[in-house]
Amino acid sequence: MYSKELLKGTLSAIILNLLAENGRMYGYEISQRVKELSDGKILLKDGSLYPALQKMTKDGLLTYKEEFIGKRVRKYYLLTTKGEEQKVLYLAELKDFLATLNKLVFPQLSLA
Amino acid sequence: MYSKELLKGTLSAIILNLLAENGRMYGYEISQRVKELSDGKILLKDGSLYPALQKMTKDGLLTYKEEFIGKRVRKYYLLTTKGEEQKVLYLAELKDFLATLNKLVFPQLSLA
DNA sequence: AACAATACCTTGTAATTCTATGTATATATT
DNA sequence: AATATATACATAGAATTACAAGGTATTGTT
Repeated sequence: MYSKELLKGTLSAIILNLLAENGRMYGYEISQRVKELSDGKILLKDGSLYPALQKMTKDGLLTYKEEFIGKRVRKYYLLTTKGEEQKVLYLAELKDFLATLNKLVFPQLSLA
Repeated sequence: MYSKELLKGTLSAIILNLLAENGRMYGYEISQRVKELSDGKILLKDGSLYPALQKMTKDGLLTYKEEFIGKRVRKYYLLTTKGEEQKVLYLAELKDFLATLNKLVFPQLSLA
């Protein structure tokens, strides 16, 4: 597990990207997928994830549809048009930032 | 300029790395160097930098020596032994995190 | 029946960077 | 000489955001 501060600013980009790739996902599914894709190194807590999904919904980046699985309600989240646009912007910014950071901190690894 | 949250968790790694490479630096010099190395994309505000340097000093990672340049006092910061150890740990964690994040968000760019 | 896993939620906390503001000296420009 | 810009430090409070802790309820496993 990484220092939790490292994740800041990247969580929404991760969510946007997962939803863009998978069409629609529910919260628990997102947390499991992140855990799986990161080999257990990024463990999204539900205390982080659900408020983030709600905020992104409030900001117009996501919508959701509730479906009943037996008696249980699942919220499937998907990107809005605005969310798709933001995804492109966020990922571009993140990519640029990661490149800059690599250059700054690991100059010997960053090939021009 | 990047969304300010992105820098979180990386600032101390940047400072530790710069001091490790340059021996000793003063605050203003650090901010200018970061600006220069990042092509103006990371602009450390002094409201961020000086408190960070103070905290890292309090945590035993840095020490400083004051020198007078004319009438002006400069604080030259340098790594302590503990700071050198932390630098290795922080950079390893950061490198691992960046690799994980790349895999998660830019899978098509991350070659196994 | 008991437990773990699934699936959602809320409140308050902690950590960290930033904004705004302040002080003062040194250098460059007009 | 006066003014503006750059240098160099600092602090207080705001904003953001992931987390911890706690809660509810259903489903699957032993």
